[in-house]
Amino acid sequence: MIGLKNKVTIHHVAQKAGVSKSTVSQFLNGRYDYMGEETKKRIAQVIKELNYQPNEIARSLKRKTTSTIGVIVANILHSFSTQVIRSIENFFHEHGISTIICNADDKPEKELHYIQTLLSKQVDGLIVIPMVENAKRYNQLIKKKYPIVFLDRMIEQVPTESILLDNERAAELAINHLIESGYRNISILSPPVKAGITPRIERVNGYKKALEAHTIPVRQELIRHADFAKMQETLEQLFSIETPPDAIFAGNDLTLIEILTYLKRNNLKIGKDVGIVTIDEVDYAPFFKPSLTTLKQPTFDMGRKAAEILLAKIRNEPMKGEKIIRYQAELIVRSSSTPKNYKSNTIV
Amino acid sequence: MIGLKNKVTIHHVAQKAGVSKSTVSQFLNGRYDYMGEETKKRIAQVIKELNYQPNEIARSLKRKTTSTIGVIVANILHSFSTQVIRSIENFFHEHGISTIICNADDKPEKELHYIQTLLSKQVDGLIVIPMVENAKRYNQLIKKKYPIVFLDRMIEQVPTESILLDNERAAELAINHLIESGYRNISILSPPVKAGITPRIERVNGYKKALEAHTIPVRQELIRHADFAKMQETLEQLFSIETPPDAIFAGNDLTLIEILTYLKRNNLKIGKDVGIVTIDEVDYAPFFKPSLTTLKQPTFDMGRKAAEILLAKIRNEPMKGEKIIRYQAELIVRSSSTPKNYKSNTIV
DNA sequence: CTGTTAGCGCCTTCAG
DNA sequence: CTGAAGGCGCTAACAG
Repeated sequence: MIGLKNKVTIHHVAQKAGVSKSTVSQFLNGRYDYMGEETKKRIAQVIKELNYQPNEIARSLKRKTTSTIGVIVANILHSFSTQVIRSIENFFHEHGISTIICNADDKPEKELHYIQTLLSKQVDGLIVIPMVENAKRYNQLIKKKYPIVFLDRMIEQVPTESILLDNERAAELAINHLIESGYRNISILSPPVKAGITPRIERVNGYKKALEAHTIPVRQELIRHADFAKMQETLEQLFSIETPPDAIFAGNDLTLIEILTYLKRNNLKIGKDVGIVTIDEVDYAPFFKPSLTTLKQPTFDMGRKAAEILLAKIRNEPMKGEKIIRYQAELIVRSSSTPKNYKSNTIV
Repeated sequence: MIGLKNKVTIHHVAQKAGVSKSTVSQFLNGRYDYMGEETKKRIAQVIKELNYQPNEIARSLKRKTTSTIGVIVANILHSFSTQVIRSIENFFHEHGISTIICNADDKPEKELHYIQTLLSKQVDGLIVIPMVENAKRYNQLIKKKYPIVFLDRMIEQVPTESILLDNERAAELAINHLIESGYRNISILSPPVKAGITPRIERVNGYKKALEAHTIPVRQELIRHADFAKMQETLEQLFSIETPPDAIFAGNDLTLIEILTYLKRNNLKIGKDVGIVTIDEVDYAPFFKPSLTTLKQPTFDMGRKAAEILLAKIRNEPMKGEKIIRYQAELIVRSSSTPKNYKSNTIV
């Protein structure tokens, strides 16, 4: 449709420099093993004069490599996604590889669509926060040795490198901390636990394990999942039960927002009426009042690791080690989980 | 390097369907004006069987259009950037166009580098939050009729479509509101005002205008700019002057974080000791304590508008109307700017 | 209605 | 040390 006119190609450069196209090509690719100093200089000169830029598309067609990778996140609204994206983009940029970001919006069809377009664009590999619904497609690709790495979630039926948080351990950390701070009616709230959303499942497991380890009975009514649209309603219910929670473990940053909104609306004091621990370090955690206890995921490392592995796969390096790689969350204790019945009221 | 083996091309499809490549090509491009029903079906069938997917790279080379655009943001850490990106990606996705996101990290060289790679990748157009340093390069492109639209900032010397906030008016709104709430020593704090960063310059202008309109003297010592690394120090100084501020207008979300951190550290009460209004609606504004008065930018609309204009340019549609398009910010009054000396202490 | 032909811009043997 | 030739996968006239 458009296309810059005056597009200068390797042909023009060759002409003006008085050499053949292939010589220029060799120059461009640093293959001046036996090229004359003179020629080299002349070509460099002409390239500058003409402001010539190789057409990557043509190059890609020939080379069968685009120096571009794709990343598909389930939902870009999560801070986890944005952080991990930044880390990935960073890494690949250092390696001269571009990154195309896609947001599947939690919709399997949209995810599939992105897989297709990215492949048709011949991206060299894919990092994805995957949904089980597309397990079949992933397996096809993997069978063809197409480089893919999963992030944040794994799919049982799809045996590919997956970078995950040690979710169970993370939840245990959080719950143990709350128990030790004197909370006993601890609730866990998160978006729906559909099959295949690893973190949510594992976090509930960790939650149960921690309670059991402290011989605190697991009460189903304290384990809640809801779409964001129904979070307020769910919280309403949660606080209407006979023995309402005295602490909540928030499954992620968006859930936390819902909880904080609810608490404020109902004038419940954080860390006093209800203790809070959340997964995902949100930027306002330190100066919120009271400051928020969080489980910080090593998003930077996780993103980087995913990128490193993908690059290795693209380069066809042998994969050593486990396919499932786990990272530990770090508990950052702040005031929202202050010991219950803490004497002082200096909640900062 | 890699490249799926067994790559099935149009050639295979043609063979298996017993037609020629061009027939398949026509089929793919919906040019079946006179194609036999029979043939059509056969081709469709074979495509499915072979799981054939057109190679967009080859297609692009021929068509001279990649169905991909690039967006370069100055700094992706600003919520403005992420929001606007989402809006842009959304729009183009609806139009079957992919988006490559790049983060220039406030570094002109990095921005230039991205311009080059994106162009070499033959993207069909560019949306950018630009830096003056690259004005020359932008002008070269514009001269060649290459589609570019600017967002958030304009560059005087570069006459291209630019989508901006009405920054002056926005700042006036904020300052007027603070004045009407009884604040008199109003400070404005933002990152450095280097040449060419439109919003910061215009916001200071609006700030001054509002004060003058109320015949409140403009005090230079209340107008502060600093790198984030030096924000705390700057705030320190700001509050050490003879008549320290009783209100601060935060230039953006990251600045706000610095301010809130400082206030908490120094145990200053928001909305009581110091009123706060910030530009950029941060997600915690509503449930922060006290809730935060913000100027909400219509990021969704702005991003979409930029995308629409870019698409029009790509399609070579004539540009009508002004090159500079302004959007109004909306003042959302909450508690952080409660009238001074407000009797009740129910600051919510 | 379908096939032939001729590239898009670049890379890569293989001669010279 | 350099050039000619062929082809990556697809499109687009133009013939049949």
